[in-house]
Amino acid sequence: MPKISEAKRETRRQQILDAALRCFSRDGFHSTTTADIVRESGVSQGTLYLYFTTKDDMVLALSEDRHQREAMLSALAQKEQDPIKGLMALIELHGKGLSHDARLDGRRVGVQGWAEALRNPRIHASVIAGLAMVREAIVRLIERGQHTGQIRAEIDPEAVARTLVATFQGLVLQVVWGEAVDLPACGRIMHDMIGALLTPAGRASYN
Amino acid sequence: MPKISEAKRETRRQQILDAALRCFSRDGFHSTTTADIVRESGVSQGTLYLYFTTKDDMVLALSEDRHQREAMLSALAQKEQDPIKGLMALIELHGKGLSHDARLDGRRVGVQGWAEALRNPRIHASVIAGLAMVREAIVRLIERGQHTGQIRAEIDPEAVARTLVATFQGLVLQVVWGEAVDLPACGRIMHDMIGALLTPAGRASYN
DNA sequence: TCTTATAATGACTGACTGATCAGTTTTATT
DNA sequence: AATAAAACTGATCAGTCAGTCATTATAAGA
Repeated sequence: MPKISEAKRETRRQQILDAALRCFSRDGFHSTTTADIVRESGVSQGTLYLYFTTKDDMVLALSEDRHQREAMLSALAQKEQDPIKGLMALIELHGKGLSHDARLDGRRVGVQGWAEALRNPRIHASVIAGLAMVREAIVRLIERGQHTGQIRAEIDPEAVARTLVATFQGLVLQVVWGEAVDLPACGRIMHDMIGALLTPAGRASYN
Repeated sequence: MPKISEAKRETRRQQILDAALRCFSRDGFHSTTTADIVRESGVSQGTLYLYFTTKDDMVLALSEDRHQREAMLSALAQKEQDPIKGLMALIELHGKGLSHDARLDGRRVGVQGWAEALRNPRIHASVIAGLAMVREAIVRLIERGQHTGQIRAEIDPEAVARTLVATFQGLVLQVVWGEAVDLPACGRIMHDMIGALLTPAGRASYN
């Protein structure tokens, strides 16, 4: 039975997804035709639909890939013993990821997805899940910090998490628009700002 | 000559734009057909093109409207004598604007515009101009605060402005996605965080 | 009332698109 | 080498859309 190997199948799938990513990044989701993806990937029109049941599925697959990568960042930050250091690491890692030019295509498609999430329930679910993951990672760090007495007890962890995630998201927007964002400087500001949430003991430990 | 009055013409234009806003908010820019706008506005297919040369022009017009409204917010914040109070007012005003359900349609279309800005130069220019306006308003406030000795001199005003704008943008995203964002709580966090940028003198004056 | 310049209409079109499927090629096994 | 099951192809289709234009309606001045 000439079923191609799982590896071969995965390669084909990636070949299509890579092409789709480039197309979506360049032309946007709606202005990318399946013919474009055919041209860019080198596979035929029909093959597209052997690997994805619809064009939407391709964006969704790209979205999942992205969230998997973000999950790694969050897990990495959790590893840090000191929760404050973990928070700082998260900021650092996100900044690093954003300055990396090679990942810009993915970011651009990500932003397309943010808009698409407004009307496509499956993409909405995917975006919200990714958001929740990062948010919960931050909440855990904050709560740990409150437990150790490094972070002020009256701080609302949920609100901090939402605010920090919002900042990350906004910076992504500005970067993909080609703005000259001084990411290290913004990182320092966020660093300073988080200082405001700490107890005197917490401040002593992280400076 | 039955040239209609300027007022009548403006009314018609708004009638079309209002309909377009509802359609774009509901279905997204690309999935909204001119037929949809015709149905929603009550004018004919042809009339659309007497007021706008292309569908893109309608988004652009909506974008301009939005920025005009945001310019008012920024101007309002500048009026404040104390620059720290001005900053806080800006946060407050943006939070208020976001909680207002009536403006949600506009926000949703705004997010569509953020994605569209990636590939449409005119929308890009419009978005960047709106961004720059708010950013510069914040920079001015920070610089005034540094001048009065309320804000630490070593703070980079540009970086603060970018970071704050980013946070606003991210909160917009989360709100339009229907997330249960506790905006007052987030406002308090931002309030606290800005405290980290102040001199002891500055902190004394704003609490 | 009549004229005329402009506003409004809506049926129409040509270009394009996502998806399909009958036929062809490839590949592992016998 | 023969076989058959699965992978792949690309021409094709049914449907859709932004924008046009010949025609009709309207309003203001003569």
